[in-house]
Amino acid sequence: MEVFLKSTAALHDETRVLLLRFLDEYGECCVCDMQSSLDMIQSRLSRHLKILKEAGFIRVERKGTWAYYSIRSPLDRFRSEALEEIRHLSIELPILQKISDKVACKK
Amino acid sequence: MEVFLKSTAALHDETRVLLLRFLDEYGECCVCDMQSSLDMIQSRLSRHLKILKEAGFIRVERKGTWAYYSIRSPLDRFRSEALEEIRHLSIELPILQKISDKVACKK
DNA sequence: CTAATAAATCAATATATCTTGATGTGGTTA
DNA sequence: TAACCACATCAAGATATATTGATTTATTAG
Repeated sequence: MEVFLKSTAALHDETRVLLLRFLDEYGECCVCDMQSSLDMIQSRLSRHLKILKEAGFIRVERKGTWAYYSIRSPLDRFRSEALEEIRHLSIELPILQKISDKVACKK
Repeated sequence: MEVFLKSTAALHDETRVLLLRFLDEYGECCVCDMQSSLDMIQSRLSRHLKILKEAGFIRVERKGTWAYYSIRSPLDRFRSEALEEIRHLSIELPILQKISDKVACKK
């Protein structure tokens, strides 16, 4: 029950739905890229990424001081069906701003 | 987005998960039966049934002063996958108390 | 009509969740 | 080492959701 409620809690937030859609569309992304692309302050982003991670939707790989997030694979049936549902929502997806490619990432 | 969030909100509550499991197991049920079976006060039950109904999981059929609730059919893929997930949770399902069969239903 | 019953809704309070800005942590670089 | 940067976590206030008991609504029975 706890695990199920964690996954439904994760899905019940517009910000997290947008994050899932974003990662689904653009693939692996570091936090600072998402910050500038989604115009979201860092603490907020960090919180929601944690919730999505602990609910089993995304994974994180640390490379030095950067953290790269991506959709977990494989997803179980329920989670992948949720993602499929999210794909079909009419969400205004911001353009990916690849800040992390440049040397400085002063946010 | 709104519709999706409504369905995930409905799923993000232990009481409602239990109600879905209950209706899934026992089929169509009237409110007073659920009250005695689940030992839940009427206003609470009524609230959660409304949320589940408006999220597209269940339907209601009124017969006189009784209201009979049941799982909606067919469910779309996401909702039926959620239900499938709920079926596999280890939930202590109370025994169905068929109060409504008897003449009086004084609750 | 009046009384009684099943169910829905309301009002008040308690609990949970989200947002922001501040602070903490660990890795990198001068 | 010290300064800096990316990210995580914390604390406080705002918003949303759940629970309960009281009230309302709709239907049926006398």
